[in-house]
Amino acid sequence: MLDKKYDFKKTEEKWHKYWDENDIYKFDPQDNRPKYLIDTPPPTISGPNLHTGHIFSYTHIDIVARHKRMSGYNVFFPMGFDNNGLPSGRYVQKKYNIHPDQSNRAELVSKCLSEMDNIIPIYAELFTSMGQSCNLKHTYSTISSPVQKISQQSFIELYKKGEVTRRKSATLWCPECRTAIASSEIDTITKPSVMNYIYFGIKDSSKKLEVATTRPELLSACVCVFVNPQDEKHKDLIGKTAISPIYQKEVPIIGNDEALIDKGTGVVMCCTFGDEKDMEWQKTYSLPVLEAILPNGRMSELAGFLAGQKVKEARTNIIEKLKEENLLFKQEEITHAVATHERCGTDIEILTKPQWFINLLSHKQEIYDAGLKCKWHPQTMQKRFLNWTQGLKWDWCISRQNYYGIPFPVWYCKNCGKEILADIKDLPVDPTKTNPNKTCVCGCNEFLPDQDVMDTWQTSSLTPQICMNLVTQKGLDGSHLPMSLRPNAHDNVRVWDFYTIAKSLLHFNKLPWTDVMISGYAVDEKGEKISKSKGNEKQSPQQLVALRSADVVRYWAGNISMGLDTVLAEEQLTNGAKLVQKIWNASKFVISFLDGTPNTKPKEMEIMDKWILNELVKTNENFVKYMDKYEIGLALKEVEKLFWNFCDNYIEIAKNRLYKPEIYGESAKKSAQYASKIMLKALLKLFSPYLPHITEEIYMDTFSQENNEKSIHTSNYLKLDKTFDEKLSNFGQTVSDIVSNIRGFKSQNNVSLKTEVETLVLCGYDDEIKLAEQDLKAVGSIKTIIYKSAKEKSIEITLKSE
RNA sequence: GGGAGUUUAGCUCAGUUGGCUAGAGCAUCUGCCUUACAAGCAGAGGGUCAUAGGUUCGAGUCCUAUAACUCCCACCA
Repeated sequence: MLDKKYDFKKTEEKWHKYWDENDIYKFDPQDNRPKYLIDTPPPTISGPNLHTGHIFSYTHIDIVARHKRMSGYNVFFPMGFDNNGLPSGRYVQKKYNIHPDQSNRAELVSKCLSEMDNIIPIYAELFTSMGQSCNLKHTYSTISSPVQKISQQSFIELYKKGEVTRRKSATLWCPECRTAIASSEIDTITKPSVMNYIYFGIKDSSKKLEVATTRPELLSACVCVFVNPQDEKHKDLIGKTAISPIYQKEVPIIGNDEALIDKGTGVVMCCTFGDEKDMEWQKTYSLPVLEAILPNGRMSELAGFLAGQKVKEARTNIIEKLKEENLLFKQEEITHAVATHERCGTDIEILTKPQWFINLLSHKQEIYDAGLKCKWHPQTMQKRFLNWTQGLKWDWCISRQNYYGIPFPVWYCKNCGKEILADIKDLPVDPTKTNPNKTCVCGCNEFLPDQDVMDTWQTSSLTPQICMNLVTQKGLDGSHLPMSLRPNAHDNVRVWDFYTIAKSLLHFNKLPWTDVMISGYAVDEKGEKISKSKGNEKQSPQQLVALRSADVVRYWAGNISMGLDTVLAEEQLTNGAKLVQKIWNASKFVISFLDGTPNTKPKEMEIMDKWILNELVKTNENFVKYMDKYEIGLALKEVEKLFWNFCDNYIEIAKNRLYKPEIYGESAKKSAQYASKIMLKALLKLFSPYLPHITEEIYMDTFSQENNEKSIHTSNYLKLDKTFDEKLSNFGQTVSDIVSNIRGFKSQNNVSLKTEVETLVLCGYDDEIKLAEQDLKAVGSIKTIIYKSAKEKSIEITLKSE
């Protein structure tokens, strides 16, 4: 028997312990049911705190996992932690006061690993308290040895395939972090700037050439000037030579359609490299490559008097100098878009340094096609992916000049410079700590280690292999691909999803997964993403769960439209709390009449009992339909609708037969007992992916003995062999409407609902309505029902006079 | 500039391949202690479905245009 009040604290803790001790959610690879494999996103470890966004999206995944488990799948729901990135490195560096330096890489890695012993329990505790059914006993961290091994192996195999190469080419560079970065790490920000109109000279002419530029500090790297061949004002200059101000360098004047006549002065100066357009032009015209900016963000010797100055400083100074020499004739304040590093906000420069690149541009079409083949939920997210893929302009630069991360398993021969790769059997290696166990083909025995580390996505893009390795120990293996599901938020479509698809194609020529589920953000009342840095979180997720219960928070997280942002509102949490309480109360009622319930369907069933079971069939159909589309919120609404219908209409009707078999008959009671039991069982199961604790509590208390089940969560949904009967459904609706009419009448007359109705006259109803006469009389406290034929339906109610 | 999304009741949002009088919860108002539940129950009011056209027997839903807000991409002369 259930207690009068539902104590969520006691109950939730009890089941967490039970689920853990009994390995309820264990994935058994030998189990031969169809597998459902989830490529869970490992949360980034940037400190010991989690935020509400975590529990929001991870609950979506858990709801899907639980649903698939109860639909007969063998569900693989792993968990990992991403600590192979700058945020983790910075956190540990700060905490242990380790100087960021190449030589401290190993120390930092080992501290990061040991720090996981402090942090994983905090994350695990929150996930556990939320009722997450992922495996928290056996997790991975992305900086750990097995993962380093997989990541380095991926690098070596792609190298062997010729898909990764080291080349000195233009690279997006953050002067602040002093590392190369990938285009996905760029934020384009609109900033105020100044357009400077300056004079170039023209060789063998006294005329001046007016050029507009926002980056005068790059003048020393100016390699040519473009004008439009259609430009009446300038076309005659094509083929002549311009002379740059201050530096007095001679550069060719070239005609190019892309130089727009009405933009700026119509004359473009091309430098190496002011922007991506400059890069393109450098390639097209084989222009010389000049380096005006050094990796430390300061000007090079090339810049002459500006050498050693920072870019912005240099800009100010060269403008002064141009003014002094009367070479600057106009300045205009403008706003323009600037590429900045998303992590530090620093303006990006384009430099030429040797870097490792994974080929993407040559595989653009394959990646695009893979994006088409994946099922995206919601569907519209596919366009984001395709849009990004189509606009791709860079190969993937995977080397980072950072001190923390997974090193490249590469040395360079001191003599001939040849790249020497580690043997796969020796992985993971840190080339700064060990030497290759071979000699170079040139006979040289001395090597220089590669000093860089790999981009964190080079590793994260391998999570389908990394998480399966927890079970199979097969390392970089693709035999389980495609997995079933990649869940993540929409910000990761062009990053993590993109790189994972690319990697999976390069290695295995397979899709990494068949379906992608994209969650929105948890946002505050103003619509802003809830995050630590914004400080708009009213309470920690731990506090939220302690205060409102895991089931209630899960209800909030599950009651969504997939892909849309959701406001964290008190009101939604209150609704969840009311639902939980109502489930408890309704269950208490049904369970109190369980004794003597027939095990099999009685031959004679009352029509309203048949009706509610028929409604269940419809709900079940819709539930599955929405779940198949990963619309967990719409599926939940279907269940809720049925549940309230069950409580407000069905129970009110059935309770009379349950309480008073001496009046309504024993078989009418049995019929109600059977129907309400099936309904409760089915509803608990349908609610259980969302509200795993209260449903487990009731189910285990009431139904588990029947089939000797260990948990509602390892049971299957009820199989309903019936098909939906629309006529029966309409009949029930008609009865509900009559009941509603009577209630309304009493309400308007300010009398209690139990007030007796002397006569109820039903005009124009089908004869069939008489089948429900007994239930109608009971629920409405009606003495006599009179049936009249009429063209239109109407109802007359006469209350009993005093 | 390109792409995507959103716009439905005071608020937060559902509304599937076009189909009965456009729904839910909250809020508001009225009534009711009814052998599960007063943190409850019953009932009522509240909408020109952003705007303007169009297709159709029929449009919240499809088409065209416009507006506002949000996101992604591009935009550094």
